[in-house]
Amino acid sequence: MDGLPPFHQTNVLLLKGPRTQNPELRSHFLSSRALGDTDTFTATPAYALRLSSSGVPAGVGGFNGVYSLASMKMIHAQMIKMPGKWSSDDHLAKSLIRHYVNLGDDRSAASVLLLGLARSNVRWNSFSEELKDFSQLPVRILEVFDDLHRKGMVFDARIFAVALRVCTYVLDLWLGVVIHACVIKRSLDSDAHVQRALMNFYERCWGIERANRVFNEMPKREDVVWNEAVKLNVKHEQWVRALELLREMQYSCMKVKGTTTVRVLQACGKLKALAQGKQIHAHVLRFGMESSVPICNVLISMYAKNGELELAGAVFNSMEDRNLTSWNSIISAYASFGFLDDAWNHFHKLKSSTIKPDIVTWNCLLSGHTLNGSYEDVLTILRMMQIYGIQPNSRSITCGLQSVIELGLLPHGKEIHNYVIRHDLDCDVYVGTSIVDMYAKRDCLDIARAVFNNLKSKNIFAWNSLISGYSFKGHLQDAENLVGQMEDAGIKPDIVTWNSMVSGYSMWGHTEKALDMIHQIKLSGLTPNVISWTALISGCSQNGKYRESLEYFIQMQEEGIKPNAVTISTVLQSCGGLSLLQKGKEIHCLSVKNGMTRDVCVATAIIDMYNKSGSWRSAHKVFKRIHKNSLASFNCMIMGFAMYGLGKEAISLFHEMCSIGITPDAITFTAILSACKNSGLVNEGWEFFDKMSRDYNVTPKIEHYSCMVDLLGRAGYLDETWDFIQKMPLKPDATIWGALLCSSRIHENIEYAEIAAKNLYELEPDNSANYVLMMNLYAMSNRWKDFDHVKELMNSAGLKNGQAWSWTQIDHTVHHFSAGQSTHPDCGEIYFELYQLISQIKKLGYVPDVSCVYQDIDDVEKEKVLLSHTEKLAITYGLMKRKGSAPIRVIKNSRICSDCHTVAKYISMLRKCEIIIKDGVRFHHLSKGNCSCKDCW
DNA sequence: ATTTGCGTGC
Repeated sequence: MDGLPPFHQTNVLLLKGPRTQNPELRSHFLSSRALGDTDTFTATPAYALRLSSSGVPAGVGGFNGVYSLASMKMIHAQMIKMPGKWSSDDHLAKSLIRHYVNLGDDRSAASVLLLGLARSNVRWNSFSEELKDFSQLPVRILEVFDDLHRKGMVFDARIFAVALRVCTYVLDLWLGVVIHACVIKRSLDSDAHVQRALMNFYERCWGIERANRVFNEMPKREDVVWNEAVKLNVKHEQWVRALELLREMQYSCMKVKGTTTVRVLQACGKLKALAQGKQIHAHVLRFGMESSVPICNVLISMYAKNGELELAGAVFNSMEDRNLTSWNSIISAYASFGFLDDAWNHFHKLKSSTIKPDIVTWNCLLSGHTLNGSYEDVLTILRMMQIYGIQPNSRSITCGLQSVIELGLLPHGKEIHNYVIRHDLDCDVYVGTSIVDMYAKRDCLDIARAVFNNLKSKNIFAWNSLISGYSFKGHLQDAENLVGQMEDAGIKPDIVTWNSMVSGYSMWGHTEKALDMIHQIKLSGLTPNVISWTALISGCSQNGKYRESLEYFIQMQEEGIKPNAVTISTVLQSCGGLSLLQKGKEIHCLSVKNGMTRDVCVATAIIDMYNKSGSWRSAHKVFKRIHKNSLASFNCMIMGFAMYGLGKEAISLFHEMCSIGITPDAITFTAILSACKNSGLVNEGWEFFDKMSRDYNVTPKIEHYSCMVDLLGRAGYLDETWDFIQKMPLKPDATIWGALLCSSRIHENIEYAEIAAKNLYELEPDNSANYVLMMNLYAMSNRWKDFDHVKELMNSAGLKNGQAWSWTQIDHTVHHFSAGQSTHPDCGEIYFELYQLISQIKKLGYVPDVSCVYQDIDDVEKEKVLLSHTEKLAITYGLMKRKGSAPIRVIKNSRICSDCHTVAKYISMLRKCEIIIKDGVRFHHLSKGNCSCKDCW
């Protein structure tokens, strides 16, 4: 038989019949040699039948009609007699199956599959095409199996294995278990085929855990089964289990397949199991597998995911052959760790080679830039891709959308949305969710909702994005309704859903409701986390409820939740808001202890806290200690100097900032103009105001104009101020008129004051300060009739003169002094001390400034009124209780009066102490008889 | 066999 075409091949030709269009094959079939074959196998009746009945040439085209079921069965019987000849050939089996099915005999087709597969090395998966066409085949196979089983046929392990494969295919959960029982009964469960089939059956039908259990219970497990177990565990992302299996395999010197090595290295990447990964790398080298490109590729990825970029690079450099995946792996490694230059270098090297970058290459670059926060570059790369003719896919688009969200570029976002629709990417879950998120974050709630409604699969991310959008905008009822709809849709709100709600309620001032939500989270079986608490704390802080925010901060820690950098920044803001220097210091310590001071936001918040708590020196110390100061920290420190009237320092810091390459923004200019304003630096102020739009392309906003009005007005240039207001391109708001009113009062210009006041009464009718300023001005000018008129106006608006108060902190207690109230327990002693101080400073030249009292009373009475000013009481108490040389810190809710200011200066000289007063607008740092404000406020 | 693996809350 040697040298002749094998029998089974000839049969394939026969069975395939008319489909054999290949002329060469036809001629082969018709050749004398082929005919010679038939002589050898005359025992094949159908073959003989066909040849004899049709004559050779005619028969070629007419197979279909010629074959009867009977002749098919005869051929089949012939084949079974010679199992060795066709056992490893699935083409023949496939032809046989097709013919049986075409002839309407599914059962025979099924038995060919069952028995044929069992006797051959043919893999079940290679029949998937046939199964697609004949969907009833698997069930028939199981019927045949069952039938033969009942008839008492003794199956071998292979038949059970095939039956299990079929059970897996049709997801017949129970038959598979029954077969498993039979297999155990017949002690066939140590067969490798059966074991693999069992693993696959349990994995598909009962889950990976059950599969692992069955694996553990197997008597003797061959290497292939171990490899299979690793494969399935990696598929189910059971990384730990996969690694355990491999460890045991290595321990018992089993053969680890290349594919298994690849899969386990993937596990090491995901798990960040560097030691394991290195060990497998050693294994790879020991068995000489380092020439395998896929193994090296996955090694690069594994090292990259473990942050070992040098090792990743070393593997890449050691490779003799590289494919596109190798390049993608190394580019991804560098890009994802922010080594963008290295990533681009490799990208260019790749481009100059013969291999072409693909979408994955570009996506690696995109996600690297996205992670690195280089959002503008992401958009540039997307444009480059289009130039190179690479169509961005869903993953590229998600990077693009994220960048657009961060940059706040809604038009670009809409452009991407358009692209998404045109390229049918909107069915991608990630893309869809990102688009919803983008519109929700850019205040386009209606569009967000429309996109959301069109999503094919609405996952929790999409729901949360939308809910967060509504909640953020203050549409809290809509947000609550959405949570209800989400539950109706069968999605349980998670901690993020709740946090969005906590944050919305808290941010919009409903802090009790937000706290209530925190309790609801507990009731729903979840635990409020640091973000939930921070949402509550931050909402309080933003709404000026600083005390509450600090209380919740304590409560959070009592519940065992550790604050993070955001929490710390937020509570530092609250401390600053209350000027609680002690508490602020405590939190500063806490952040140092937890290594959070490296966080830019925390560092900036610390600076801000010290500035607002009256300790610009501490702020400056922290500022100088930061290695890489950001725009925000510079802005903060410049603003700090501004608040203390340290104009020159502010200006020099501005120049320092520019010299190290940080570009000032609108906030910087607000800060620097405030600094000029608080130090009376008119020329410098003008210079900066001109410079901001000319040199830095920052268009002045209302707050910048307001600073200028304040600066010019207070310096006494009232006509210029008026002129400036007339010429400004923006409609003057309350801050502008307020600044004009203040300046007019200082310089006793009733004309401008009245214009300003008239506007203010309209713009902010409820602000009593405007009425009071006007009354003061009339009192100063002895225009008591006008005084009474404003008073009436104020009364009829239902307003009262705001309560003036001051406070100072001694140890951990805040001592509060309110105007007209003598409620402090040490009140008598304080007045006694104050009288003594006043008589002592009078000897140094102090003269009470009775012009500060706007009441129609005589000077002796006025002097008494001056003594009751709350800041004097607070300063006196501070002096009485102070320890060592610590400065006395007083916080006051309204502007300090000129008499108190003078008194404080004298006291600082008399008692050689520092006094720091925070009034309604700024700080006064008094020492040795001088004030940091240089008497300009 | 191998590479990108993304999206929600402070």
